[in-house]
Amino acid sequence: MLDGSVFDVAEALLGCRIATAFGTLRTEVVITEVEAYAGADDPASHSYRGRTPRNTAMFASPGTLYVYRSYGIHWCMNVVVGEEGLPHAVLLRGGTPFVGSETMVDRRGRADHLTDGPGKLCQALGVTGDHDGSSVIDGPVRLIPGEKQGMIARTSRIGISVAQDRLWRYVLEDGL
DNA sequence: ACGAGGATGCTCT
DNA sequence: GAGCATCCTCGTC
Repeated sequence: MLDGSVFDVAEALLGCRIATAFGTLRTEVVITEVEAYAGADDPASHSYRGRTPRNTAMFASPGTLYVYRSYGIHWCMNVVVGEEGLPHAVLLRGGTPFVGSETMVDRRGRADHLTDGPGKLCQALGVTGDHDGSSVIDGPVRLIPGEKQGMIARTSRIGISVAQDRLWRYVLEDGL
């Protein structure tokens, strides 16, 4: 599933879940918002100019987690996609709390806006740079396949200043 | 609901 | 030394 094109995989990840379990604290989120980053073909990608110390995990096998620090403060996570050595990845931007929302409230320090942004998502799930390079198949941060329900909207990606014409953000419109 | 502005520190030029 | 794949708070409407 993770070895397809980054665009197909981005769409397929909607409705799947991300789960963590640290000690007795278990949290799980249904993925509802993602962005595709297409490596050397994508000026907005961290791997556009090739390999660096930071983006090394992007060059590993599909299913590897790429976690980076954003604006000096937050962590953001991607799932590496496509054949090994091709630095394509899907940024997980948001979701819906599914398991352990009390733990998420605790980690976030507030009761609202738990997982509606890439930095918030990582904070709520307890994902940090320690998890960079781990596997979402058998590592501490797991991807659980799921079926999406609802319509998919496509928009340009958030927070970037280049390649705005590419509609590589995918959002699951929830009819709730 | 929405927008402006500041915090913050790593990464690469 | 500039530029961020962001978030929060505090203004307005």
